Amino acid sequence: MTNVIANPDVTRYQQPLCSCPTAATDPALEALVREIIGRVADKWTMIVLEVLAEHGALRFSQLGERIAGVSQKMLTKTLRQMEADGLVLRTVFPVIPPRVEYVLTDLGQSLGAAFCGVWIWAEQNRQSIMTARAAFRAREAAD
Amino acid sequence: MTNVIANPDVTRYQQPLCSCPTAATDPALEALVREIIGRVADKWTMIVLEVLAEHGALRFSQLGERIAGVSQKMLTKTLRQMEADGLVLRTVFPVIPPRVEYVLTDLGQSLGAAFCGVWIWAEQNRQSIMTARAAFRAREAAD
DNA sequence: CAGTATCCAGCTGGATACTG
DNA sequence: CAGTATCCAGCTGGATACTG
Repeated sequence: MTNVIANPDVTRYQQPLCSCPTAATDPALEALVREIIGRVADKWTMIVLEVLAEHGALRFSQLGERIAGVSQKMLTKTLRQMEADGLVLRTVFPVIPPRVEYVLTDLGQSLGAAFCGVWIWAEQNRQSIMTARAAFRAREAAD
Repeated sequence: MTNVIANPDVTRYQQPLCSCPTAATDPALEALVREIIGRVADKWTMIVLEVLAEHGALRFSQLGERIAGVSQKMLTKTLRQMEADGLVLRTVFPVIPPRVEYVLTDLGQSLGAAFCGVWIWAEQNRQSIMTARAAFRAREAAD
């Protein structure tokens, strides 16, 4: 636990998070946007987005091979939800054995582009985060 | 369940997700970045980021008031993790009753800016998602 | 091959009570 | 005020077995 002794002069005021005109004004929209982000920012969704953006159309099993650690159940679930949200197109080929392909829709590709900023941020600030974590652990250890 | 009859001509190939040079090349870095995004894309973290970006320094209870639905436990947990990752500065004033203030660090502010793209995407494509969901439910109902 | 179905261990997070 | 501690219901997601 940190016990920083205070500097009472801290009265910084920041700018709004970003130029999203309606965000702050309409709480209903805000809630909806949060919900969308919550669903879409999910671990596997992000990775599927990434893999499909890189490889174009892929079969179910090809996706499974490229996404280390995903279970069949979670891959199915993630793809189904992405399909429902209009992020991927699921194409069933009527052959035996079955062949199912997944591609990003335009919407899915645009989401990938939108996440780009977060990706770049994580990459660029990785070191700062590691340093901050080490400092926090040190403070904790010192009580 | 969808049973789209296939068009075998679908052989689209996309561009890489974004201009993140190292992302695709270094799997270790990729895993790390994913982990960071996973932690940071969490529901409450995003909202705290937003509220602090808008209001500057806030006390624990003020944050609680502005974040509808958050429990004391989750607010504490989220703030502690954000502090550990270097996203917020926690300042304890040595007075009775205690007074604790939270401000975004520069790192926290930059993350807010990075998430801006996702926020704008969600806002702009809200309607497309709703439409896609309705269409999916209709396909499901039709079997 | 591309799933579905079932079981279940473990994490998540709310509710409640308590405290320096 | 700003937490911590405890309990516990419910969701999450892995493992395994099965199927058109």
